[in-house]
Amino acid sequence: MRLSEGVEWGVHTCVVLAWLDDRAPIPSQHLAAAHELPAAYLTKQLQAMARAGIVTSTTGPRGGFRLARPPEEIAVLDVVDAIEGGRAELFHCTEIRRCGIGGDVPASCFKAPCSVAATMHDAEEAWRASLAGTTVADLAGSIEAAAPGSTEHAQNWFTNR
Amino acid sequence: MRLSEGVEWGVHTCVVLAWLDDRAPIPSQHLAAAHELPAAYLTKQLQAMARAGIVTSTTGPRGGFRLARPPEEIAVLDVVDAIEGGRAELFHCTEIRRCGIGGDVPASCFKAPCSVAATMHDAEEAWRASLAGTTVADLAGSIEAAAPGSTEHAQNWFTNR
DNA sequence: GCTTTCTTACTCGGATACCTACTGTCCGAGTGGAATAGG
DNA sequence: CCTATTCCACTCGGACAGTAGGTATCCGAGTAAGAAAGC
Repeated sequence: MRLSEGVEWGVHTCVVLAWLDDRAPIPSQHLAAAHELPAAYLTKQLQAMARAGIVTSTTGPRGGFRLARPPEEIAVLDVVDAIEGGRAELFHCTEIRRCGIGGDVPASCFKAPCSVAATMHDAEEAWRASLAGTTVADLAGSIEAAAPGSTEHAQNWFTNR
Repeated sequence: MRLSEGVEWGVHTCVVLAWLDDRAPIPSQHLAAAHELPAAYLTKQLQAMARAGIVTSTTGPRGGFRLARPPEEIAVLDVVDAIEGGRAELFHCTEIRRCGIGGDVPASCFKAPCSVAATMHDAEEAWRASLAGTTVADLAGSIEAAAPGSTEHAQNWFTNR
């Protein structure tokens, strides 16, 4: 079990779009070239993010993708949920506690949610809370801090296209 | 992306084994019947837990599985790691930051770990920490609290086999 | 009655198919811009 | 010179294969219990 590889692509792509700020839309072809990714497949992830309202798409010449809102308002969790399709659910309870040994037990015993599921759910919420605490703007800033000039370098890179 | 269904089976099975305490080994056939699961496939999960040192297996007549150590010392995280095979890794960084746009950037800029990977890693650690904070004994206790008599019921259920 | 041996049935363990979902690719619909022709 | 029209190249969008990992199953190797025979 592993997150889709598209999640990594989606986050990095959002960071690039954040660096480019208010520029004209960037075609998926260029965004893919920026990380040497298969363009057709990256488009699939961009479409998912468009449906989730993270990016907006423009068709026709000079078209492409841009961020739908300021990068400060885009959490990493949003990207994960968008690409994983709906609310990412690590654990799904199938209520096996009611089967077999639990078959002849009064239904009132199952009124409380399954403890196993609750434990997994709590952990999942901790995971989601952590991802919700970092925005695309945070990432763009920390990368710029670790490698000064990244923003300008990215802007130049896309200009020469 | 979802955790393997075997994780749910493994945790519930450990809870049952905790209820039975120090009994003779329980064959996988009976453990599967306890939750109406396919026996052959549950055996696969039990083998994984045996390799991880969570349960011990005994072959031959009157053989089966039992907990390898007290349920207070078995965290839910241990079961997850065992069944997912090795250390469960939700996110795997492929270092795409070095490709394309990052191709002609001095290597010193990549000395610090990738910020995206670090964010995902932090969230993953929060998830693992939460799972590490609950033991099989905790679960067995909370289920008994929600449905008093579960422990004794389980013991009787396995005795009539 | 006790010990030893043999049989036997029962258990795990790894090797083997199947199926879903992620990965990767392609071609068509739609659109905005630019060139062109007419006023 | 300005405007309206036509054409065209460029973009997204959804539909279509390939593949890896999770799901499910089976049969064989090993073992410990129990019966039986010998002492």
